[in-house]
Amino acid sequence: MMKDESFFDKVYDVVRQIPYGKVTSYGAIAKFLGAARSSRMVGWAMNNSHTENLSVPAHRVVNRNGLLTGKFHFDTPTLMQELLENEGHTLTDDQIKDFDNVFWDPAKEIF
DNA sequence: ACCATGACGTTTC
DNA sequence: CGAAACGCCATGG
Repeated sequence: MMKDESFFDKVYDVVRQIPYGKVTSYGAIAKFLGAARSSRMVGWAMNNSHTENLSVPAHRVVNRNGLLTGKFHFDTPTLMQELLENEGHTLTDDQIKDFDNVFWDPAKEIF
């Protein structure tokens, strides 16, 4: 707050465009924003997103391994997994199965 | 300007 | 294969 949330705003915008049944990684978003090494900022933006009253499908954003690293940041540690399973994903030990197949690259889909 | 934080990523041991 | 260290960079104090 008290700022335009420049970086965060971009992150939210990208995450909101993630189609149903698709997922992406923090690094991919960061790269799309022009800051490939700011992957941590993306995750941080997610953390801030749940603090704000924003509608950001953070459950569709996982780390580069397809692992639900941030599941503990949701209301419940199982919420993220259930949301993904609800979208047709298969979770294996907090990791998305066929991650490459459901991976959504903003740099490719968004022009 | 400096230090601390962080839902990552890569490399190294 | 698993854990730890380092790097990287934006935001807050």
